[in-house]
Amino acid sequence: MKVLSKSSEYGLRALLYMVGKRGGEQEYVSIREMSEQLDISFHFLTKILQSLTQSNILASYRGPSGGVAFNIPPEKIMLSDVVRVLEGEDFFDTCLLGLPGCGEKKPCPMHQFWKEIKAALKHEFETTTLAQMGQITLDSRLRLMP
Amino acid sequence: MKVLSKSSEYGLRALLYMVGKRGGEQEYVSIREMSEQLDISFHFLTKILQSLTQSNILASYRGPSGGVAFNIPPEKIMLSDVVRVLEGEDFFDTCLLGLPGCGEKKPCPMHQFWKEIKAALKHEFETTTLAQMGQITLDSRLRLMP
DNA sequence: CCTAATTAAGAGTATTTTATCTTAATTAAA
DNA sequence: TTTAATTAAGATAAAATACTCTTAATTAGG
Repeated sequence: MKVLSKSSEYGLRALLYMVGKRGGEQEYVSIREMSEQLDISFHFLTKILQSLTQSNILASYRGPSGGVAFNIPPEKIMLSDVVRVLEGEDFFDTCLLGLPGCGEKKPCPMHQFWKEIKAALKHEFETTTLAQMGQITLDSRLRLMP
Repeated sequence: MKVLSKSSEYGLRALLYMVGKRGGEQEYVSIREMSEQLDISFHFLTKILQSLTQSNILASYRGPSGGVAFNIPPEKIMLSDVVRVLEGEDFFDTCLLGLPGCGEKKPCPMHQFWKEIKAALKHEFETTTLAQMGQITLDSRLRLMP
């Protein structure tokens, strides 16, 4: 079950890495460093983070000791903000059977069932911050939602 | 958010179509007919249903008035049975960030969160039958395609 | 100013997924 | 027995996704 594209997987992993590095003084985190530490293609990661920069979640700086930094504190960045940029606006609004006309008016046989799952997923993504997720890395026994 | 491959989407739609046709007399349902009614590539659908035949969910018959039929009553076929065949055994056991080592011992930052969503999905798929899903189609008097 | 280190941008390539095409095997009916 | 209607199986092609490469722009530091 692959829910996120590689772009989102890599993007989220990089953002969580950045959350982990905060507290240190370095404002900008090098994309090269992240690509090496996380074993992600440098050029591919660059492109992914570029789109997060263009949507103002990150800020970037070129030249020596440049890199990317949060443009918004990660306490205020929801997982949904990230996936909406990397996967598209309609991420939480798909039909399980891929039927274009499916919706409340014309539900497919999976609709009610899938709707509930999607709502739970959406709720989690919309109420969980990058900072919270990053925290789990440090304290991996934390449980998030009811 | 694309959870199922096209193979699963098409396979499920065909199976639900077959559930809808039961009660009529025809034992075998023609793949050609389904491909036309559901607007799915005939050859592609044939391959998908072949793998359901090979895993004994369906039975097939060649020659005029041949086709595929349920080998097990759809009241006993769980959605999970179908997706396990069409998506692979590990369908409900993936990491949201795509990390190969992720698990209870070495959870990624998304693990606990994702685990709960997966469990809900798995539970629904494992407790819902094709017949139940098909019933919804009949109840709401809908056709599958827009 | 010059050089090296970095991100930006876009073209190009590879891999995977999805779809099509071709041929073979099976079966019912004329 | 011949023909047409079907599924089976595998090769091929197209499209989408994932990844790589090249060049340009920016910036710090010598």
